[in-house]
Amino acid sequence: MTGSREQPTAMAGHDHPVDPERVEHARARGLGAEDASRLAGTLSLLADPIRARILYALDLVEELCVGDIALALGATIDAVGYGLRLLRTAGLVTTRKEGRVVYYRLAADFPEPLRDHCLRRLVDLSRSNDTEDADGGE
Amino acid sequence: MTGSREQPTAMAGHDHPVDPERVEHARARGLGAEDASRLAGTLSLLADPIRARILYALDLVEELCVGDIALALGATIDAVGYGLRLLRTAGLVTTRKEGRVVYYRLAADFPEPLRDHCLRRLVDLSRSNDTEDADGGE
DNA sequence: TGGATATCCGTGCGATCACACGGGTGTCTG
DNA sequence: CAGACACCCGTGTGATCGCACGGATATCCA
Repeated sequence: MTGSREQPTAMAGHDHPVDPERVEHARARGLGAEDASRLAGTLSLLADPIRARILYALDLVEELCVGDIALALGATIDAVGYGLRLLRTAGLVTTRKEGRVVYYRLAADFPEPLRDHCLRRLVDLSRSNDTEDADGGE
Repeated sequence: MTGSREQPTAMAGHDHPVDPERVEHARARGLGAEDASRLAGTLSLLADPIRARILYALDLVEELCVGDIALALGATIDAVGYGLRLLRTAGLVTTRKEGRVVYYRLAADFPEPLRDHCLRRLVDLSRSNDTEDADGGE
């Protein structure tokens, strides 16, 4: 075995890469496993209907308390509370407590690209996609 | 109007919205549950280390076969095969079969914003984040 | 002070996910 | 034609996720 730095559980047969050049290129410039995990972690926070809607709403109206978010979304307090718990833990939202009410807003250092690209533009993608739907929302 | 077609299991106490104005605004312009689900579905395809790396690699080198992707990523064929299965099912990648080799590439109608914003820019976000680590790479 | 409110926290459970494993198909090679 | 390949597919399993439930805490009101 000599100095094999790769995983044991990894490969299977497949001696020759079919296209060594591209493989090398992809390997060198590709996304590292570590970076990919960080990216995936971040994206999975947006990859949930409730959390996406919470963030979108906060981007829209600046500040909301838990109960109001649940109202605006038509979701249970529990579901919203759970979503906020994760977002808060991840540092994507911050809280301001006023009396017994806790107001949430997007964190000051909320990743701009995330807000701009994912919250705003991708939403359009999802929206234009629908063929019908009669939710005449105002 | 009339919004009382909402769930029974939904709300709890909380009679008055604390900030009726914002709630209304968020409700009216906010992300619909349906759109949010579509968005979440799309994003969750990117929200996985292996799938993100596969897509990133394909964006980089145009075309690769399964075995080569596994090689470039240092992952098992199974893991890559599973990832490709989902991406293919979702229509994000297309295949070209040549002999016994199956080449994958990003679908022609791969959502541009997804490719540009998520694959390219968010990656920078993840990358610039690391403070140390001297993996000269290559 | 007692009770209602707004929210947080820990736990349990059903659903889903990522992936290994075993088996099957079409293709190339000797 | 037999065997090695490159890959696909279905299934089983451990891990994680989303969220309801129950209880705790701090605040406001009477």
